Amino acid sequence: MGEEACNIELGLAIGGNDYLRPKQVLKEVIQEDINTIKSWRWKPKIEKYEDSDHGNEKHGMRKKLKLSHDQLASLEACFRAHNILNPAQKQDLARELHLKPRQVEVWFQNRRARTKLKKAEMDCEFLKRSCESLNNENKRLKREIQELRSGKHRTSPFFFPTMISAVCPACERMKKEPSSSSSMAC
DNA sequence: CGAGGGCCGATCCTTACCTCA
DNA sequence: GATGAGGTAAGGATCGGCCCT
Repeated sequence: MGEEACNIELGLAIGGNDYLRPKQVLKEVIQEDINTIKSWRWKPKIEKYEDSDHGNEKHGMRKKLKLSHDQLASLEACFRAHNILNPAQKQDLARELHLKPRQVEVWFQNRRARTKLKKAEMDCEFLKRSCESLNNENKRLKREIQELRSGKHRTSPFFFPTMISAVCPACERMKKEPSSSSSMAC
């Protein structure tokens, strides 16, 4: 990691307000003399730990990579083409993006998982709306039945007694054959 | 049948951003 | 208005289990 990245992490050389000074870094340096702080160079935590693909880093600081815009664009494009990579594709993509194959693999795993989650959320939302709409329709039809039964619409040109007898009094559903056994529940 | 590798779901953890006092 | 604490979302990384070869 270069000096620029270090400065960005510290919040020292900021062009805009894209980055904030991390609290933990601030805590570490708060006791320092201001001159020391100015000359201090942030040592990336990543470099303090063994570079391992699968190592358990629970007892150390877990490194977190921030993928660049270009890397993300390539990964996205590749994901759209095929959301599961074969080993050769993984190797090629990793080499092209200067990432480890494991990182590419993890990115695809997370991408698949989060795509699936997103889809599930959208499906859920759609079903909720459908359910809500059906409930409203159900209420409306029940009201209509009630009104028809109470005779409110006897003067209406849309009133047909056979329609009432076609509705089961028990479950309030339309009977399959309204003409036969009209007084019985289905 | 056991080993190895890949995928998935759950979870951890860092980072960036937002809100509020 | 500036600042710091706390909350939250996003997303990279890890773990354990399952399945397949």
